[in-house]
Amino acid sequence: MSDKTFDHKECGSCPIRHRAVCARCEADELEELDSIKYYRSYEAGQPIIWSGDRMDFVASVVTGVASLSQAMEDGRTQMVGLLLPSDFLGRPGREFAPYDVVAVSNLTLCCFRRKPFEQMMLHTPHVSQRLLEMTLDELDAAREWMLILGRKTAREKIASLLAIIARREASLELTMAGDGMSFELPLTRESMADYLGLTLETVSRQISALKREGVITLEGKRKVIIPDYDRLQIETGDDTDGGLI
Amino acid sequence: MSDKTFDHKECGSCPIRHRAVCARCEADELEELDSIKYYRSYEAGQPIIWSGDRMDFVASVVTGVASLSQAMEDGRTQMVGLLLPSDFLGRPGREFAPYDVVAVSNLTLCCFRRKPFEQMMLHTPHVSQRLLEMTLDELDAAREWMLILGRKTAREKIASLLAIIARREASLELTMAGDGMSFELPLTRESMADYLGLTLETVSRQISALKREGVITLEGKRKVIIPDYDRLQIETGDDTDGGLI
DNA sequence: CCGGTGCCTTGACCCAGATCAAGAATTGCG
DNA sequence: CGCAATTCTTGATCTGGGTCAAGGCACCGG
Repeated sequence: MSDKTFDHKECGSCPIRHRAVCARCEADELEELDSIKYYRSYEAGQPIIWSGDRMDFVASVVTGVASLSQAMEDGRTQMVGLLLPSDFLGRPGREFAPYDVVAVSNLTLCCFRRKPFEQMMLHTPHVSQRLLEMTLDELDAAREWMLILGRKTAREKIASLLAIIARREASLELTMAGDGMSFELPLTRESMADYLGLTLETVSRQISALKREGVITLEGKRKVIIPDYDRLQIETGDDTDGGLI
Repeated sequence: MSDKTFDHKECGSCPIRHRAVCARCEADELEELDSIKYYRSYEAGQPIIWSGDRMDFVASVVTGVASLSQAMEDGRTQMVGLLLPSDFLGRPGREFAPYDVVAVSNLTLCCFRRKPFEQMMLHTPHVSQRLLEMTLDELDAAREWMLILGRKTAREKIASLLAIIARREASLELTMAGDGMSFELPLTRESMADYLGLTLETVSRQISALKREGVITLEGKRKVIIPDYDRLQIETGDDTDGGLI
């Protein structure tokens, strides 16, 4: 999404300082992390890791979006994770990657060498506590996603995805005016299909339908405007309470 | 599955002592846990918690099977977690349950009062380290499940579920002879359908088809015999490597 | 200016799995 | 023992979304 390079490579000015795995670290702990960290950038569409590759690092997403996905031999693909800024990539103690990781947009990672990071986890509860919290959140997200995959119709799936992205945008940037929030879709039709367990044709048809019926408005192919969030929420099939945040 | 009551209520003789959240605890830590724990039993089919209920405890499954599921207002239901012995129920720091929890078979929980458990986590890294490990494993399982829900055919879904259960049985009890493993299905056709995002009719038909073709054998409706695990594995659509454990 | 390449849309047709419906098998209880 | 109540199986039919195919649109490099 944002192409602006992140060049202030010290934690103090890091945009994800207070949400990432290092959120709870004190100055001395940050210093220790600093000594094992390095940055890497990827362009939109580039692969980061293939399933089965050795992984000698773990990382935080600083800017951009990455996807985790699983592929079957015959080519069927299911996205199983979407990593946004501050999300964590990799698993301490794991040597080989179980998923394909791809940069969906231009991406910057803050990487930590795995071995020293694992060492640090043993004596730095602030890191492992925060990682536990983040992992529990991801598990909740995965479970919400399972309901979408297993039981929702194509239309509900699309509406759910748009609502999820809209909510995240709203919680980060404050693009949200009382009426009408809008955002740039970070995903292609094909990635949305992989996310939702659909084909790209079905994604396209359902987006057209939602547009035709005025649930959303498009500006170009990627910019989405939600004139009435509650209306969209109804289309997701979820409880109507809204449940903000 | 097993109805035998668990009556030796001290950790030393606990059947899940070395796999549960307390696996890494020392004697003194066990003692602390002991002071905040109590057992509860449920009969097969009984609800344990409804989504939205206040939860004043977290727990380990000692014996039996429980399910986590999400329901939509119109009745569609998706199972999002299956808790087996040693699995952990609840989330430290969370006051209200986000899922319905049901005892699938007769069930015994080792419950910990939530507040003191949270306190303990702050100064007992052994507990939080183990919980992190378990949560990461659950996240991996959820992601494997997402591939099943999003991209597999009904037949592949059934084969995958049977393979998952067979593998777990094999890793616990050693019912596995070189040729032919067998187990009692802990789930009804309807629960399997909720697990896999299918209808119970489709589950029944696909099980019949696998039986007709000799991939599995049934003894009654619940006892399943797998004469050739590799054959079953092929039907799952996954890589043929097998990947034991 | 033109052809190429991604990405997206739309139409026509088809099929896996849902839905509707009717029993069969098993269990439990008065 | 008979008669519910569950749970499961099987058949007939319908349909949402997949598949196949044909363009449209925007951007790029030559």
